[in-house]
Amino acid sequence: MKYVEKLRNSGLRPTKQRLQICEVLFNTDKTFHFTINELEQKIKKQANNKISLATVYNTVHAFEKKGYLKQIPINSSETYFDTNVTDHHHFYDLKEEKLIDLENSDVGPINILKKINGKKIKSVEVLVKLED
Amino acid sequence: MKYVEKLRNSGLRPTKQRLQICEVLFNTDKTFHFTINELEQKIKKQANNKISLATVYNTVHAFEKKGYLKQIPINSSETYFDTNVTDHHHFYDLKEEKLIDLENSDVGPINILKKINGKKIKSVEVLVKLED
DNA sequence: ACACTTTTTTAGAATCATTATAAACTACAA
DNA sequence: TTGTAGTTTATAATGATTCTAAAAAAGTGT
Repeated sequence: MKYVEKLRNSGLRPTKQRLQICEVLFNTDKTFHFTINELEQKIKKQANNKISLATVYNTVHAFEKKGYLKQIPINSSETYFDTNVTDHHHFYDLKEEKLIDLENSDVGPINILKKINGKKIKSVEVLVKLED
Repeated sequence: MKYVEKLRNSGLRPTKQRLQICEVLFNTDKTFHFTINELEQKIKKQANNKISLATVYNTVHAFEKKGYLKQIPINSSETYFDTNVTDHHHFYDLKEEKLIDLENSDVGPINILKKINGKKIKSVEVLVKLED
Protein backbone atom coordinates (compact mmCIF):
# COMPACT_ATOMS: atom_id res chain seq x y z
CA MET A 1 0.00 0.00 0.00
CA LYS A 2 1.29 3.43 -0.92
CA TYR A 3 0.27 5.15 2.30
CA VAL A 4 1.84 2.67 4.73
CA GLU A 5 5.21 4.36 4.55
CA LYS A 6 3.74 7.84 4.76
CA LEU A 7 1.97 6.95 7.98
CA ARG A 8 4.93 5.07 9.48
CA ASN A 9 7.25 7.94 8.73
CA SER A 10 5.06 10.28 10.73
CA GLY A 11 4.81 7.91 13.68
CA LEU A 12 1.26 6.86 12.94
CA ARG A 13 0.50 3.15 12.75
CA PRO A 14 -0.89 2.24 9.37
CA THR A 15 -4.21 0.91 10.52
CA LYS A 16 -6.94 -0.23 8.17
CA GLN A 17 -9.01 2.86 9.06
CA ARG A 18 -6.23 5.33 8.47
CA LEU A 19 -5.29 3.74 5.16
CA GLN A 20 -8.87 3.91 4.03
CA ILE A 21 -9.13 7.56 4.98
CA CYS A 22 -5.87 8.19 3.11
CA GLU A 23 -7.40 6.65 0.00
CA VAL A 24 -10.41 8.92 0.21
CA LEU A 25 -8.40 12.04 0.94
CA PHE A 26 -5.22 11.67 -1.05
CA ASN A 27 -5.76 9.17 -3.88
CA THR A 28 -6.73 11.87 -6.35
CA ASP A 29 -5.01 14.57 -8.34
CA LYS A 30 -7.44 17.24 -7.29
CA THR A 31 -7.33 18.68 -3.81
CA PHE A 32 -10.61 19.49 -2.11
CA HIS A 33 -12.37 21.00 0.89
CA PHE A 34 -14.49 18.95 3.27
CA THR A 35 -16.22 18.85 6.63
CA ILE A 36 -16.01 15.84 8.95
CA ASN A 37 -19.52 14.82 8.02
CA GLU A 38 -18.89 15.08 4.31
CA LEU A 39 -15.82 12.92 4.79
CA GLU A 40 -17.80 10.33 6.71
CA GLN A 41 -20.35 10.15 3.89
CA LYS A 42 -17.59 9.80 1.32
CA ILE A 43 -16.02 6.94 3.27
CA LYS A 44 -19.34 5.13 3.53
CA LYS A 45 -19.88 5.45 -0.21
CA GLN A 46 -16.37 4.56 -1.30
CA ALA A 47 -15.98 1.41 0.80
CA ASN A 48 -18.50 -0.81 2.50
CA ASN A 49 -17.19 -0.72 6.03
CA LYS A 50 -18.06 2.03 8.42
CA ILE A 51 -15.51 3.95 10.40
CA SER A 52 -16.57 5.30 13.75
CA LEU A 53 -17.18 9.04 13.79
CA ALA A 54 -14.72 9.37 16.68
CA THR A 55 -12.04 7.75 14.55
CA VAL A 56 -12.72 10.10 11.67
CA TYR A 57 -12.26 13.04 14.03
CA ASN A 58 -9.13 11.52 15.55
CA THR A 59 -7.62 10.76 12.18
CA VAL A 60 -8.36 14.12 10.65
CA HIS A 61 -6.81 15.85 13.65
CA ALA A 62 -3.79 13.55 13.54
CA PHE A 63 -3.34 14.25 9.84
CA GLU A 64 -3.70 17.95 10.45
CA LYS A 65 -1.06 17.85 13.16
CA LYS A 66 1.29 16.04 10.78
CA GLY A 67 0.66 18.60 8.08
CA TYR A 68 -1.33 16.41 5.70
CA LEU A 69 -4.43 18.53 6.11
CA LYS A 70 -5.17 22.15 6.86
CA GLN A 71 -8.04 23.74 8.67
CA ILE A 72 -9.63 26.57 6.75
CA PRO A 73 -10.27 29.55 9.01
CA ILE A 74 -13.86 30.46 8.39
CA ASN A 75 -16.87 30.96 10.60
CA SER A 76 -19.27 28.22 9.84
CA SER A 77 -21.12 25.77 12.05
CA GLU A 78 -18.85 23.00 10.84
CA THR A 79 -15.08 23.05 10.54
CA TYR A 80 -13.70 22.92 7.03
CA PHE A 81 -10.52 21.10 6.10
CA ASP A 82 -8.42 21.26 2.97
CA THR A 83 -6.31 18.54 1.37
CA ASN A 84 -4.29 21.27 -0.29
CA VAL A 85 -1.64 22.03 2.30
CA THR A 86 0.46 24.29 0.15
CA ASP A 87 0.32 27.99 0.87
CA HIS A 88 -2.81 29.23 -0.78
CA HIS A 89 -5.83 31.30 -0.06
CA HIS A 90 -9.57 31.29 -0.47
CA PHE A 91 -12.46 33.16 -1.87
CA TYR A 92 -15.59 32.81 0.16
CA ASP A 93 -18.77 33.43 -1.76
CA LEU A 94 -21.06 34.87 0.90
CA LYS A 95 -24.24 34.27 -1.07
CA GLU A 96 -23.55 30.69 -2.11
CA GLU A 97 -21.59 29.92 1.09
CA LYS A 98 -18.95 28.29 -1.07
CA LEU A 99 -15.19 28.17 -0.81
CA ILE A 100 -13.12 28.66 -3.95
CA ASP A 101 -9.38 28.13 -4.12
CA LEU A 102 -7.06 30.98 -4.86
CA GLU A 103 -3.73 29.79 -6.18
CA ASN A 104 -0.72 31.37 -4.58
CA SER A 105 0.03 33.02 -7.88
CA ASP A 106 -3.36 34.72 -7.71
CA VAL A 107 -2.24 36.70 -4.70
CA GLY A 108 0.90 38.80 -4.57
CA PRO A 109 3.47 38.02 -1.89
CA ILE A 110 2.39 38.96 1.62
CA ASN A 111 4.85 40.64 3.85
CA ILE A 112 4.18 40.60 7.58
CA LEU A 113 6.24 43.38 9.07
CA LYS A 114 5.19 43.15 12.71
CA LYS A 115 6.92 40.61 14.97
CA ILE A 116 5.75 39.18 18.27
CA ASN A 117 8.42 38.25 20.76
CA GLY A 118 9.02 34.51 21.09
CA LYS A 119 6.46 33.56 18.47
CA LYS A 120 6.94 32.39 14.94
CA ILE A 121 4.59 32.58 12.06
CA LYS A 122 2.98 29.24 11.36
CA SER A 123 0.79 30.26 8.47
CA VAL A 124 -0.51 33.26 6.58
CA GLU A 125 -3.96 32.84 5.17
CA VAL A 126 -6.06 35.27 3.18
CA LEU A 127 -9.82 35.08 3.03
CA VAL A 128 -11.42 37.15 0.28
CA LYS A 129 -15.13 37.56 0.78
CA LEU A 130 -17.20 37.92 -2.36
CA GLU A 131 -20.56 39.55 -2.86
CA ASP A 132 -22.71 40.09 -5.94
CA MET B 1 -28.65 59.18 24.59
CA LYS B 2 -26.19 59.13 21.75
CA TYR B 3 -27.08 55.65 20.48
CA VAL B 4 -30.84 56.11 20.27
CA GLU B 5 -30.66 57.63 16.81
CA LYS B 6 -28.15 55.11 15.57
CA LEU B 7 -30.48 52.29 16.53
CA ARG B 8 -33.63 53.96 15.22
CA ASN B 9 -31.95 54.68 11.92
CA SER B 10 -31.23 51.02 11.44
CA GLY B 11 -34.74 49.98 12.32
CA LEU B 12 -33.86 48.65 15.77
CA ARG B 13 -35.87 49.82 18.74
CA PRO B 14 -33.62 51.54 21.24
CA THR B 15 -34.29 49.29 24.18
CA LYS B 16 -32.50 49.58 27.49
CA GLN B 17 -30.56 46.38 26.76
CA ARG B 18 -29.42 47.48 23.31
CA LEU B 19 -28.36 50.88 24.57
CA GLN B 20 -26.38 49.29 27.34
CA ILE B 21 -24.65 46.95 24.91
CA CYS B 22 -23.89 49.96 22.70
CA GLU B 23 -22.20 51.64 25.65
CA VAL B 24 -20.01 48.64 26.30
CA LEU B 25 -19.14 48.12 22.66
CA PHE B 26 -18.87 51.58 21.17
CA ASN B 27 -18.32 54.10 23.94
CA THR B 28 -14.54 53.93 23.67
CA ASP B 29 -11.85 55.11 21.30
CA LYS B 30 -10.21 51.75 21.11
CA THR B 31 -11.79 48.97 19.13
CA PHE B 32 -11.58 45.44 20.51
CA HIS B 33 -12.28 41.76 19.98
CA PHE B 34 -14.69 39.75 22.05
CA THR B 35 -16.62 36.55 22.35
CA ILE B 36 -20.23 36.48 23.46
CA ASN B 37 -19.21 35.29 26.88
CA GLU B 38 -16.58 37.95 27.32
CA LEU B 39 -19.18 40.53 26.36
CA GLU B 40 -21.62 39.15 28.89
CA GLN B 41 -18.96 39.44 31.63
CA LYS B 42 -18.15 42.97 30.61
CA ILE B 43 -21.81 43.94 30.75
CA LYS B 44 -22.17 42.45 34.22
CA LYS B 45 -19.15 44.37 35.43
CA GLN B 46 -19.94 47.69 33.78
CA ALA B 47 -23.54 47.95 34.93
CA ASN B 48 -25.36 46.21 37.69
CA ASN B 49 -28.20 44.70 35.77
CA LYS B 50 -27.86 41.44 33.94
CA ILE B 51 -28.85 40.97 30.33
CA SER B 52 -30.06 37.54 29.31
CA LEU B 53 -27.56 35.54 27.29
CA ALA B 54 -30.14 35.08 24.55
CA THR B 55 -30.48 38.85 24.27
CA VAL B 56 -26.73 39.28 24.00
CA TYR B 57 -26.70 36.79 21.14
CA ASN B 58 -29.66 38.45 19.46
CA THR B 59 -28.19 41.90 19.78
CA VAL B 60 -24.73 40.99 18.57
CA HIS B 61 -26.22 39.31 15.53
CA ALA B 62 -28.48 42.28 14.86
CA PHE B 63 -25.52 44.66 15.11
CA GLU B 64 -23.46 42.45 12.83
CA LYS B 65 -26.20 42.44 10.22
CA LYS B 66 -26.34 46.23 10.39
CA GLY B 67 -22.57 46.46 9.95
CA TYR B 68 -21.72 47.68 13.45
CA LEU B 69 -19.75 44.54 14.21
CA LYS B 70 -17.71 42.07 12.23
CA GLN B 71 -17.20 38.38 12.77
CA ILE B 72 -13.56 37.40 12.68
CA PRO B 73 -13.09 34.31 10.54
CA ILE B 74 -11.19 31.94 12.75
CA ASN B 75 -11.59 28.36 13.83
CA SER B 76 -12.09 28.47 17.52
CA SER B 77 -14.66 26.97 19.84
CA GLU B 78 -16.18 30.41 20.33
CA THR B 79 -17.03 32.98 17.69
CA TYR B 80 -15.01 36.16 17.83
CA PHE B 81 -16.39 39.57 16.98
CA ASP B 82 -14.62 42.83 16.31
CA THR B 83 -15.82 46.35 16.92
CA ASN B 84 -13.35 47.49 14.28
CA VAL B 85 -15.38 47.09 11.10
CA THR B 86 -12.75 48.55 8.78
CA ASP B 87 -10.59 46.21 6.70
CA HIS B 88 -7.69 45.02 8.81
CA HIS B 89 -5.86 41.86 9.71
CA HIS B 90 -5.05 39.63 12.68
CA PHE B 91 -2.47 37.53 14.37
CA TYR B 92 -3.87 34.51 16.12
CA ASP B 93 -1.73 33.08 18.88
CA LEU B 94 -2.58 29.39 18.74
CA LYS B 95 -1.24 28.62 22.20
CA GLU B 96 -2.86 31.48 24.07
CA GLU B 97 -5.90 31.49 21.81
CA LYS B 98 -5.58 35.25 21.56
CA LEU B 99 -6.19 37.62 18.71
CA ILE B 100 -3.84 40.52 18.11
CA ASP B 101 -4.51 43.34 15.68
CA LEU B 102 -2.29 43.88 12.72
CA GLU B 103 -2.38 47.43 11.52
CA ASN B 104 -2.77 47.84 7.81
CA SER B 105 0.74 49.26 7.75
CA ASP B 106 2.06 46.00 9.24
CA VAL B 107 1.04 44.11 6.13
CA GLY B 108 2.15 45.03 2.65
CA PRO B 109 -0.54 45.72 0.06
CA ILE B 110 -2.44 42.64 -1.06
CA ASN B 111 -3.18 42.22 -4.68
CA ILE B 112 -5.91 39.79 -5.70
CA LEU B 113 -5.33 38.94 -9.34
CA LYS B 114 -8.05 36.37 -9.90
CA LYS B 115 -11.55 37.55 -10.73
CA ILE B 116 -14.83 35.68 -10.41
CA ASN B 117 -17.51 36.57 -12.91
CA GLY B 118 -20.31 38.69 -11.48
CA LYS B 119 -18.80 38.88 -8.01
CA LYS B 120 -17.04 41.72 -6.35
CA ILE B 121 -14.62 41.66 -3.50
CA LYS B 122 -16.23 42.67 -0.25
CA SER B 123 -13.25 42.24 2.02
CA VAL B 124 -9.73 40.89 2.14
CA GLU B 125 -8.67 39.54 5.51
CA VAL B 126 -5.38 38.02 6.50
CA LEU B 127 -5.03 35.66 9.43
CA VAL B 128 -1.48 35.02 10.59
CA LYS B 129 -1.24 32.04 12.93
CA LEU B 130 1.50 32.16 15.53
CA GLU B 131 3.21 29.31 17.35
CA ASP B 132 6.04 29.19 19.86
C1' DA C 1 -54.04 58.07 29.14
C1' DC C 2 -55.75 53.95 27.06
C1' DA C 3 -56.14 50.12 23.96
C1' DC C 4 -53.91 47.52 20.52
C1' DT C 5 -50.19 45.62 17.72
C1' DT C 6 -45.51 44.51 17.05
C1' DT C 7 -41.06 43.89 18.68
C1' DT C 8 -38.05 42.46 22.22
C1' DT C 9 -36.56 40.08 26.25
C1' DT C 10 -36.13 36.14 28.95
C1' DA C 11 -35.32 31.53 31.23
C1' DG C 12 -35.02 27.35 30.15
C1' DA C 13 -35.04 23.55 26.77
C1' DA C 14 -33.28 21.72 22.54
C1' DT C 15 -29.74 21.16 19.11
C1' DC C 16 -25.62 19.79 17.22
C1' DA C 17 -20.60 19.66 16.43
C1' DT C 18 -16.96 18.15 18.91
C1' DT C 19 -14.38 15.90 22.73
C1' DA C 20 -13.85 12.65 26.54
C1' DT C 21 -14.21 7.98 28.41
C1' DA C 22 -13.01 3.53 29.08
C1' DA C 23 -13.26 -1.00 27.37
C1' DA C 24 -12.04 -3.97 23.45
C1' DC C 25 -8.92 -4.52 19.81
C1' DT C 26 -4.55 -4.26 16.98
C1' DA C 27 0.20 -3.44 15.60
C1' DC C 28 4.56 -4.38 16.60
C1' DA C 29 8.77 -5.54 18.94
C1' DA C 30 11.27 -8.49 22.14
C1' DT D 1 3.82 -15.61 21.76
C1' DT D 2 3.48 -12.37 25.02
C1' DG D 3 3.52 -7.71 26.55
C1' DT D 4 2.57 -3.04 25.86
C1' DA D 5 1.72 1.00 23.73
C1' DG D 6 -1.21 2.79 20.36
C1' DT D 7 -5.87 2.67 18.17
C1' DT D 8 -10.74 2.06 17.54
C1' DT D 9 -15.25 2.22 19.11
C1' DA D 10 -19.92 3.21 21.05
C1' DT D 11 -21.63 6.05 24.01
C1' DA D 12 -21.72 9.82 27.25
C1' DA D 13 -20.49 14.43 28.24
C1' DT D 14 -19.57 19.11 26.99
C1' DG D 15 -20.44 23.52 25.49
C1' DA D 16 -21.59 27.10 22.20
C1' DT D 17 -25.48 28.46 19.93
C1' DT D 18 -30.40 28.48 18.66
C1' DC D 19 -35.21 27.71 19.66
C1' DT D 20 -39.52 28.37 22.24
C1' DA D 21 -43.23 30.53 24.02
C1' DA D 22 -44.74 33.49 27.48
C1' DA D 23 -44.08 38.04 29.70
C1' DA D 24 -42.55 42.75 29.11
C1' DA D 25 -41.68 46.87 26.60
C1' DA D 26 -42.01 49.96 22.69
C1' DG D 27 -44.49 52.16 19.23
C1' DT D 28 -49.01 53.87 17.16
C1' DG D 29 -53.37 55.60 16.89
C1' DT D 30 -57.35 57.41 19.33
